[in-house]
Amino acid sequence: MSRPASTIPKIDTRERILDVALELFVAQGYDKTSLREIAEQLGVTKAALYYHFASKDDILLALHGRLHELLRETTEGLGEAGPWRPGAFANALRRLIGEVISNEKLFQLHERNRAAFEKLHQSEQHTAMHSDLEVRIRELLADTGLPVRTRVRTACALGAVTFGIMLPGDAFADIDRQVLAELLSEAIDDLLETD
Amino acid sequence: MSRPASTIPKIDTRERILDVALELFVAQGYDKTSLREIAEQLGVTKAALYYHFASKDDILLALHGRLHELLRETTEGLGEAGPWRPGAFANALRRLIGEVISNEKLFQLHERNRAAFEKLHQSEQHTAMHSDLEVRIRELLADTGLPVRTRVRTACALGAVTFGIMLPGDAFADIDRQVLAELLSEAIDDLLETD
DNA sequence: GTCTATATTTCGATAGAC
DNA sequence: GTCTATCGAAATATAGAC
Repeated sequence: MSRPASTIPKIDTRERILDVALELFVAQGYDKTSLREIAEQLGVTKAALYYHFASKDDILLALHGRLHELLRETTEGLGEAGPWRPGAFANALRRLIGEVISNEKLFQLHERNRAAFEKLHQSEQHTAMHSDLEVRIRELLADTGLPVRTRVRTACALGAVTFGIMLPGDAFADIDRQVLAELLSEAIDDLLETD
Repeated sequence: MSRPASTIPKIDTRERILDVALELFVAQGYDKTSLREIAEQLGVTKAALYYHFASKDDILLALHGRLHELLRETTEGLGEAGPWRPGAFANALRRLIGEVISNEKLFQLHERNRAAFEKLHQSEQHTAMHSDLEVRIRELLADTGLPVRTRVRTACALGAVTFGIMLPGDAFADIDRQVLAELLSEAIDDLLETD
Protein backbone atom coordinates (compact mmCIF):
# COMPACT_ATOMS: atom_id res chain seq x y z
CA MET A 1 0.00 0.00 0.00
CA SER A 2 2.24 2.78 -1.19
CA ARG A 3 -0.55 5.23 -1.92
CA PRO A 4 -0.41 8.31 0.35
CA ALA A 5 -3.41 8.54 2.64
CA SER A 6 -4.27 12.01 1.45
CA THR A 7 -5.11 10.87 -2.08
CA ILE A 8 -7.39 7.99 -1.18
CA PRO A 9 -10.78 8.85 -2.64
CA LYS A 10 -13.91 8.46 -0.55
CA ILE A 11 -14.63 5.20 -2.31
CA ASP A 12 -14.01 6.18 -5.88
CA THR A 13 -16.98 8.46 -6.32
CA ARG A 14 -16.52 8.51 -10.06
CA GLU A 15 -17.24 4.80 -10.30
CA ARG A 16 -20.18 5.07 -7.92
CA ILE A 17 -21.68 7.76 -10.12
CA LEU A 18 -21.33 5.49 -13.11
CA ASP A 19 -22.95 2.60 -11.25
CA VAL A 20 -25.98 4.64 -10.26
CA ALA A 21 -26.23 6.22 -13.71
CA LEU A 22 -26.12 2.80 -15.36
CA GLU A 23 -28.89 1.56 -13.14
CA LEU A 24 -31.14 4.53 -13.83
CA PHE A 25 -30.37 4.81 -17.54
CA VAL A 26 -31.38 1.19 -17.99
CA ALA A 27 -34.50 1.43 -15.84
CA GLN A 28 -35.86 4.74 -17.12
CA GLY A 29 -33.89 5.59 -20.23
CA TYR A 30 -31.10 8.12 -20.68
CA ASP A 31 -33.28 11.09 -21.57
CA LYS A 32 -35.81 10.54 -18.83
CA THR A 33 -33.12 10.37 -16.17
CA SER A 34 -32.05 13.74 -14.80
CA LEU A 35 -28.76 14.56 -13.15
CA ARG A 36 -30.73 15.60 -10.10
CA GLU A 37 -32.06 12.05 -9.79
CA ILE A 38 -28.60 10.54 -10.03
CA ALA A 39 -27.20 12.94 -7.48
CA GLU A 40 -30.07 12.40 -5.04
CA GLN A 41 -29.77 8.64 -5.11
CA LEU A 42 -26.08 9.12 -4.45
CA GLY A 43 -26.56 11.55 -1.59
CA VAL A 44 -24.80 14.46 -3.26
CA THR A 45 -25.84 17.44 -5.35
CA LYS A 46 -25.89 17.96 -9.08
CA ALA A 47 -22.88 20.22 -8.94
CA ALA A 48 -20.79 17.45 -7.48
CA LEU A 49 -21.35 15.40 -10.60
CA TYR A 50 -19.86 18.19 -12.66
CA TYR A 51 -16.65 17.90 -10.76
CA HIS A 52 -16.24 14.36 -12.05
CA PHE A 53 -17.83 14.69 -15.46
CA ALA A 54 -17.93 17.53 -17.94
CA SER A 55 -21.51 16.90 -19.00
CA LYS A 56 -24.33 14.41 -18.95
CA ASP A 57 -23.17 13.08 -22.31
CA ASP A 58 -19.76 12.58 -20.75
CA ILE A 59 -21.29 10.14 -18.26
CA LEU A 60 -22.86 8.19 -21.06
CA LEU A 61 -19.57 8.22 -22.90
CA ALA A 62 -17.78 6.79 -19.87
CA LEU A 63 -20.29 3.95 -19.69
CA HIS A 64 -19.74 3.35 -23.37
CA GLY A 65 -16.08 3.11 -22.53
CA ARG A 66 -16.76 0.30 -20.08
CA LEU A 67 -18.40 -1.74 -22.80
CA HIS A 68 -15.68 -0.86 -25.24
CA GLU A 69 -13.06 -2.16 -22.87
CA LEU A 70 -15.05 -5.32 -22.30
CA LEU A 71 -15.40 -6.04 -26.00
CA ARG A 72 -11.77 -5.28 -26.69
CA GLU A 73 -10.62 -7.90 -24.20
CA THR A 74 -13.09 -10.43 -25.49
CA THR A 75 -12.49 -10.03 -29.20
CA GLU A 76 -8.86 -9.09 -29.48
CA GLY A 77 -6.81 -11.37 -31.64
CA LEU A 78 -9.88 -12.97 -33.12
CA GLY A 79 -9.44 -11.61 -36.62
CA GLU A 80 -6.55 -9.35 -37.41
CA ALA A 81 -7.55 -7.19 -40.33
CA GLY A 82 -10.15 -6.83 -43.00
CA PRO A 83 -13.69 -8.02 -42.79
CA TRP A 84 -14.46 -11.20 -40.90
CA ARG A 85 -15.31 -14.54 -42.33
CA PRO A 86 -18.70 -15.76 -41.12
CA GLY A 87 -17.02 -18.52 -39.15
CA ALA A 88 -14.99 -16.02 -37.19
CA PHE A 89 -18.18 -14.24 -36.25
CA ALA A 90 -19.74 -17.40 -34.91
CA ASN A 91 -16.73 -17.89 -32.68
CA ALA A 92 -16.80 -14.29 -31.47
CA LEU A 93 -20.49 -14.53 -30.71
CA ARG A 94 -20.09 -17.75 -28.77
CA ARG A 95 -17.27 -16.23 -26.79
CA LEU A 96 -19.43 -13.20 -26.15
CA ILE A 97 -22.36 -14.98 -24.55
CA GLY A 98 -20.68 -15.27 -21.17
CA GLU A 99 -19.72 -11.62 -21.17
CA VAL A 100 -23.23 -10.51 -21.97
CA ILE A 101 -24.65 -12.67 -19.21
CA SER A 102 -22.30 -11.36 -16.54
CA ASN A 103 -22.63 -7.75 -17.71
CA GLU A 104 -26.30 -7.71 -18.49
CA LYS A 105 -26.92 -4.13 -17.43
CA LEU A 106 -24.15 -2.74 -19.58
CA PHE A 107 -25.52 -4.34 -22.72
CA GLN A 108 -29.07 -3.41 -21.83
CA LEU A 109 -27.93 0.17 -21.61
CA HIS A 110 -26.92 0.09 -25.24
CA GLU A 111 -29.88 -1.87 -26.43
CA ARG A 112 -32.38 0.42 -24.77
CA ASN A 113 -30.74 3.75 -25.54
CA ARG A 114 -29.67 3.35 -29.12
CA ALA A 115 -30.96 6.79 -30.05
CA ALA A 116 -28.85 8.49 -27.41
CA PHE A 117 -25.72 6.60 -28.45
CA GLU A 118 -26.23 7.39 -32.09
CA LYS A 119 -26.38 11.09 -31.34
CA LEU A 120 -23.23 10.75 -29.26
CA HIS A 121 -21.67 8.84 -32.10
CA GLN A 122 -22.06 11.57 -34.67
CA SER A 123 -21.66 14.72 -32.62
CA GLU A 124 -18.64 13.87 -30.49
CA GLN A 125 -15.24 13.29 -31.97
CA HIS A 126 -14.93 10.05 -30.08
CA THR A 127 -13.55 8.80 -33.35
CA ALA A 128 -12.08 5.33 -33.47
CA MET A 129 -13.77 4.60 -30.18
CA HIS A 130 -16.14 2.30 -31.96
CA SER A 131 -15.77 -1.22 -30.83
CA ASP A 132 -14.21 -3.48 -33.40
CA LEU A 133 -16.99 -5.93 -32.93
CA GLU A 134 -19.65 -3.42 -33.80
CA VAL A 135 -17.94 -2.24 -36.95
CA ARG A 136 -17.18 -5.72 -38.15
CA ILE A 137 -20.70 -6.92 -37.65
CA ARG A 138 -21.90 -4.07 -39.83
CA GLU A 139 -19.36 -5.01 -42.48
CA LEU A 140 -20.47 -8.59 -42.36
CA LEU A 141 -24.16 -7.78 -42.66
CA ALA A 142 -23.66 -5.35 -45.54
CA ASP A 143 -21.16 -7.47 -47.48
CA THR A 144 -22.94 -8.13 -50.78
CA GLY A 145 -20.20 -10.59 -51.66
CA LEU A 146 -21.57 -13.07 -49.12
CA PRO A 147 -24.59 -15.29 -49.67
CA VAL A 148 -27.77 -13.55 -48.61
CA ARG A 149 -28.65 -16.48 -46.42
CA THR A 150 -25.45 -16.10 -44.45
CA ARG A 151 -26.01 -12.42 -43.86
CA VAL A 152 -29.58 -12.85 -42.70
CA ARG A 153 -28.67 -15.69 -40.39
CA THR A 154 -25.89 -13.64 -38.89
CA ALA A 155 -28.42 -11.01 -37.90
CA CYS A 156 -30.68 -13.75 -36.57
CA ALA A 157 -27.94 -15.18 -34.39
CA LEU A 158 -27.22 -11.76 -32.99
CA GLY A 159 -30.89 -11.25 -32.22
CA ALA A 160 -31.19 -14.67 -30.66
CA VAL A 161 -28.40 -13.98 -28.19
CA THR A 162 -29.62 -10.48 -27.44
CA PHE A 163 -33.24 -11.44 -26.85
CA GLY A 164 -32.34 -14.70 -25.17
CA ILE A 165 -30.64 -12.77 -22.41
CA MET A 166 -32.17 -9.32 -22.29
CA LEU A 167 -35.75 -9.52 -23.44
CA PRO A 168 -37.16 -11.89 -20.85
CA GLY A 169 -36.18 -9.89 -17.80
CA ASP A 170 -37.68 -11.69 -14.86
CA ALA A 171 -39.20 -14.39 -17.05
CA PHE A 172 -35.91 -16.30 -17.07
CA ALA A 173 -35.05 -15.65 -13.45
CA ASP A 174 -35.44 -19.36 -12.62
CA ILE A 175 -33.04 -20.49 -15.35
CA ASP A 176 -29.44 -21.18 -14.40
CA ARG A 177 -27.07 -18.84 -16.23
CA GLN A 178 -24.77 -21.67 -17.21
CA VAL A 179 -27.63 -23.61 -18.75
CA LEU A 180 -28.81 -20.49 -20.52
CA ALA A 181 -25.37 -19.94 -22.01
CA GLU A 182 -25.23 -23.48 -23.33
CA LEU A 183 -28.68 -23.28 -24.86
CA LEU A 184 -27.80 -20.04 -26.59
CA SER A 185 -24.57 -21.45 -27.91
CA GLU A 186 -26.54 -24.36 -29.28
CA ALA A 187 -28.98 -22.01 -30.96
CA ILE A 188 -26.11 -20.19 -32.62
CA ASP A 189 -24.85 -23.49 -33.98
CA ASP A 190 -28.22 -24.25 -35.50
CA LEU A 191 -28.41 -20.84 -37.08
CA LEU A 192 -24.90 -20.48 -38.42
CA GLU A 193 -23.65 -23.94 -39.19
CA THR A 194 -26.43 -25.41 -41.27
CA ASP A 195 -25.74 -25.83 -44.95
CA MET B 1 -69.69 10.26 -51.11
CA SER B 2 -72.41 11.09 -48.67
CA ARG B 3 -70.22 13.07 -46.32
CA PRO B 4 -71.20 16.75 -46.15
CA ALA B 5 -68.55 19.00 -47.60
CA SER B 6 -68.28 21.04 -44.44
CA THR B 7 -66.99 18.13 -42.38
CA ILE B 8 -64.33 16.95 -44.80
CA PRO B 9 -61.05 17.38 -42.97
CA LYS B 10 -58.11 18.97 -44.72
CA ILE B 11 -56.68 15.54 -45.34
CA ASP B 12 -57.17 13.95 -41.99
CA THR B 13 -54.69 16.02 -40.08
CA ARG B 14 -54.77 13.66 -37.16
CA GLU B 15 -53.36 10.84 -39.24
CA ARG B 16 -50.78 13.14 -40.82
CA ILE B 17 -49.60 14.12 -37.37
CA LEU B 18 -49.20 10.47 -36.45
CA ASP B 19 -47.28 9.77 -39.66
CA VAL B 20 -44.80 12.57 -39.04
CA ALA B 21 -44.49 11.68 -35.36
CA LEU B 22 -43.80 8.05 -36.20
CA GLU B 23 -41.08 9.07 -38.62
CA LEU B 24 -39.37 11.37 -36.13
CA PHE B 25 -39.79 9.14 -33.08
CA VAL B 26 -38.07 6.33 -34.95
CA ALA B 27 -35.30 8.49 -36.38
CA GLN B 28 -34.46 10.51 -33.25
CA GLY B 29 -36.22 8.79 -30.40
CA TYR B 30 -39.37 9.84 -28.55
CA ASP B 31 -37.71 12.01 -25.93
CA LYS B 32 -35.42 13.82 -28.31
CA THR B 33 -38.29 14.77 -30.61
CA SER B 34 -40.12 17.96 -29.64
CA LEU B 35 -43.65 18.91 -30.54
CA ARG B 36 -42.22 21.98 -32.21
CA GLU B 37 -40.31 19.74 -34.61
CA ILE B 38 -43.39 17.74 -35.46
CA ALA B 39 -45.45 20.86 -36.01
CA GLU B 40 -42.79 22.51 -38.15
CA GLN B 41 -42.38 19.55 -40.47
CA LEU B 42 -46.15 19.54 -40.81
CA GLY B 43 -46.45 23.24 -41.54
CA VAL B 44 -48.55 24.02 -38.50
CA THR B 45 -47.87 25.25 -34.98
CA LYS B 46 -47.52 23.42 -31.73
CA ALA B 47 -50.90 24.56 -30.52
CA ALA B 48 -52.59 22.88 -33.46
CA LEU B 49 -51.29 19.54 -32.25
CA TYR B 50 -53.00 20.09 -28.94
CA TYR B 51 -56.32 20.39 -30.71
CA HIS B 52 -55.94 16.83 -31.95
CA PHE B 53 -54.10 15.29 -29.02
CA ALA B 54 -54.27 15.95 -25.32
CA SER B 55 -50.55 15.54 -24.75
CA LYS B 56 -47.34 14.26 -26.23
CA ASP B 57 -47.90 10.95 -24.49
CA ASP B 58 -51.29 10.82 -26.14
CA ILE B 59 -49.60 10.82 -29.55
CA LEU B 60 -47.42 7.93 -28.52
CA LEU B 61 -50.48 6.14 -27.19
CA ALA B 62 -52.24 6.55 -30.53
CA LEU B 63 -49.26 5.04 -32.33
CA HIS B 64 -49.34 2.19 -29.86
CA GLY B 65 -52.95 1.76 -30.85
CA ARG B 66 -51.97 1.30 -34.48
CA LEU B 67 -49.73 -1.60 -33.57
CA HIS B 68 -52.33 -3.01 -31.27
CA GLU B 69 -54.85 -3.05 -34.09
CA LEU B 70 -52.35 -4.68 -36.41
CA LEU B 71 -51.54 -7.46 -33.97
CA ARG B 72 -55.16 -8.05 -33.18
CA GLU B 73 -55.97 -8.70 -36.83
CA THR B 74 -52.96 -10.91 -37.29
CA THR B 75 -53.33 -13.06 -34.22
CA GLU B 76 -57.05 -13.28 -33.63
CA GLY B 77 -58.40 -16.77 -33.58
CA LEU B 78 -54.95 -18.27 -33.24
CA GLY B 79 -55.40 -19.56 -29.73
CA GLU B 80 -58.60 -18.97 -27.90
CA ALA B 81 -57.86 -19.02 -24.22
CA GLY B 82 -55.16 -19.81 -21.75
CA PRO B 83 -51.46 -19.82 -22.48
CA TRP B 84 -50.23 -20.86 -25.88
CA ARG B 85 -48.64 -24.09 -26.80
CA PRO B 86 -45.17 -23.54 -28.26
CA GLY B 87 -46.39 -24.74 -31.65
CA ALA B 88 -49.05 -22.06 -31.74
CA PHE B 89 -46.38 -19.48 -31.09
CA ALA B 90 -44.31 -20.68 -34.02
CA ASN B 91 -47.30 -20.26 -36.28
CA ALA B 92 -48.07 -16.81 -34.94
CA LEU B 93 -44.48 -15.75 -35.41
CA ARG B 94 -44.38 -17.00 -38.97
CA ARG B 95 -47.58 -15.20 -39.72
CA LEU B 96 -46.14 -12.09 -38.16
CA ILE B 97 -43.06 -11.82 -40.34
CA GLY B 98 -44.95 -10.31 -43.24
CA GLU B 99 -46.62 -7.77 -41.00
CA VAL B 100 -43.36 -6.68 -39.48
CA ILE B 101 -41.78 -6.27 -42.89
CA SER B 102 -44.58 -4.15 -44.29
CA ASN B 103 -44.89 -2.09 -41.11
CA GLU B 104 -41.24 -1.77 -40.27
CA LYS B 105 -41.45 1.73 -38.85
CA LEU B 106 -44.22 0.85 -36.44
CA PHE B 107 -42.27 -2.01 -34.94
CA GLN B 108 -39.06 -0.01 -34.89
CA LEU B 109 -40.88 2.60 -32.88
CA HIS B 110 -41.53 0.09 -30.15
CA GLU B 111 -38.13 -1.52 -30.28
CA ARG B 112 -36.29 1.77 -30.06
CA ASN B 113 -38.44 3.46 -27.44
CA ARG B 114 -39.12 0.72 -24.96
CA ALA B 115 -38.40 3.00 -22.02
CA ALA B 116 -41.02 5.50 -23.12
CA PHE B 117 -43.62 2.79 -23.64
CA GLU B 118 -42.97 1.25 -20.28
CA LYS B 119 -43.54 4.54 -18.55
CA LEU B 120 -46.76 4.91 -20.51
CA HIS B 121 -47.65 1.38 -19.53
CA GLN B 122 -47.51 1.96 -15.81
CA SER B 123 -48.68 5.54 -15.46
CA GLU B 124 -51.67 5.60 -17.76
CA GLN B 125 -54.69 3.50 -17.11
CA HIS B 126 -54.64 2.17 -20.64
CA THR B 127 -55.49 -1.08 -18.98
CA ALA B 128 -56.26 -4.10 -21.09
CA MET B 129 -54.79 -2.30 -24.08
CA HIS B 130 -51.91 -4.72 -24.07
CA SER B 131 -51.75 -6.74 -27.22
CA ASP B 132 -52.68 -10.35 -26.79
CA LEU B 133 -49.50 -11.34 -28.51
CA GLU B 134 -47.32 -9.48 -26.05
CA VAL B 135 -49.02 -10.96 -23.00
CA ARG B 136 -48.97 -14.46 -24.34
CA ILE B 137 -45.33 -14.32 -25.24
CA ARG B 138 -44.57 -13.32 -21.67
CA GLU B 139 -46.66 -16.22 -20.41
CA LEU B 140 -44.86 -18.60 -22.68
CA LEU B 141 -41.40 -17.42 -21.65
CA ALA B 142 -42.19 -17.51 -17.95
CA ASP B 143 -44.03 -20.85 -17.97
CA THR B 144 -41.92 -23.04 -15.71
CA GLY B 145 -43.99 -26.03 -16.78
CA LEU B 146 -42.32 -25.99 -20.19
CA PRO B 147 -38.88 -27.35 -20.97
CA VAL B 148 -36.23 -24.69 -20.43
CA ARG B 149 -34.92 -25.34 -23.91
CA THR B 150 -38.27 -24.49 -25.44
CA ARG B 151 -38.54 -21.25 -23.52
CA VAL B 152 -35.06 -20.08 -24.43
CA ARG B 153 -35.52 -20.95 -28.07
CA THR B 154 -38.79 -19.07 -28.16
CA ALA B 155 -36.96 -15.94 -27.07
CA CYS B 156 -34.27 -16.66 -29.66
CA ALA B 157 -36.80 -16.95 -32.45
CA LEU B 158 -38.33 -13.66 -31.44
CA GLY B 159 -34.93 -12.02 -31.45
CA ALA B 160 -34.04 -13.54 -34.78
CA VAL B 161 -37.09 -12.06 -36.47
CA THR B 162 -36.68 -8.71 -34.76
CA PHE B 163 -33.02 -8.30 -35.54
CA GLY B 164 -33.33 -9.86 -38.98
CA ILE B 165 -35.62 -7.07 -40.04
CA MET B 166 -34.86 -4.09 -37.85
CA LEU B 167 -31.26 -4.19 -36.80
CA PRO B 168 -29.55 -4.04 -40.16
CA GLY B 169 -31.16 -0.83 -41.32
CA ASP B 170 -29.53 0.00 -44.62
CA ALA B 171 -27.32 -3.07 -44.50
CA PHE B 172 -30.11 -5.22 -45.94
CA ALA B 173 -31.35 -2.63 -48.41
CA ASP B 174 -30.29 -4.80 -51.33
CA ILE B 175 -32.17 -7.86 -50.13
CA ASP B 176 -35.61 -8.57 -51.57
CA ARG B 177 -38.26 -8.47 -48.85
CA GLN B 178 -39.85 -11.68 -50.06
CA VAL B 179 -36.52 -13.49 -49.88
CA LEU B 180 -35.89 -12.04 -46.46
CA ALA B 181 -39.25 -13.28 -45.23
CA GLU B 182 -38.53 -16.81 -46.44
CA LEU B 183 -35.10 -16.89 -44.86
CA LEU B 184 -36.51 -15.73 -41.54
CA SER B 185 -39.26 -18.30 -41.66
CA GLU B 186 -36.62 -20.92 -42.28
CA ALA B 187 -34.61 -19.71 -39.31
CA ILE B 188 -37.68 -20.00 -37.10
CA ASP B 189 -38.10 -23.59 -38.21
CA ASP B 190 -34.53 -24.39 -37.26
CA LEU B 191 -34.94 -22.80 -33.87
CA LEU B 192 -38.34 -24.11 -32.88
CA GLU B 193 -38.76 -27.45 -34.57
CA THR B 194 -35.57 -29.25 -33.71
CA ASP B 195 -35.78 -32.07 -31.21
C1' DG C 1 -58.83 24.11 -36.80
C1' DT C 2 -55.24 26.93 -36.60
C1' DC C 3 -52.98 30.98 -34.95
C1' DT C 4 -50.26 34.26 -31.53
C1' DA C 5 -48.86 34.74 -27.37
C1' DT C 6 -47.50 33.23 -22.71
C1' DA C 7 -47.46 30.50 -18.57
C1' DT C 8 -45.01 26.87 -16.15
C1' DT C 9 -41.70 23.59 -15.38
C1' DT C 10 -37.60 21.14 -15.80
C1' DC C 11 -33.18 20.46 -17.01
C1' DG C 12 -28.28 21.04 -18.06
C1' DA C 13 -24.66 23.84 -16.84
C1' DT C 14 -21.81 27.60 -14.37
C1' DA C 15 -19.92 30.64 -10.59
C1' DG C 16 -18.02 31.00 -6.43
C1' DA C 17 -17.87 29.97 -1.29
C1' DC C 18 -16.23 26.50 1.82
C1' DG D 1 -14.75 17.50 -3.56
C1' DT D 2 -18.91 19.11 -2.37
C1' DC D 3 -22.13 22.83 -1.47
C1' DT D 4 -25.59 26.92 -2.47
C1' DA D 5 -27.48 29.69 -5.77
C1' DT D 6 -28.66 30.91 -10.15
C1' DC D 7 -28.62 31.38 -15.18
C1' DG D 8 -30.33 30.34 -19.69
C1' DA D 9 -32.42 27.32 -22.79
C1' DA D 10 -35.85 24.36 -24.19
C1' DA D 11 -39.90 21.84 -23.70
C1' DT D 12 -44.81 20.91 -22.53
C1' DA D 13 -49.01 22.89 -22.09
C1' DT D 14 -52.70 26.65 -21.87
C1' DA D 15 -55.54 30.93 -23.01
C1' DG D 16 -57.90 33.31 -26.07
C1' DA D 17 -58.34 35.66 -30.77
C1' DC D 18 -59.59 34.64 -35.51
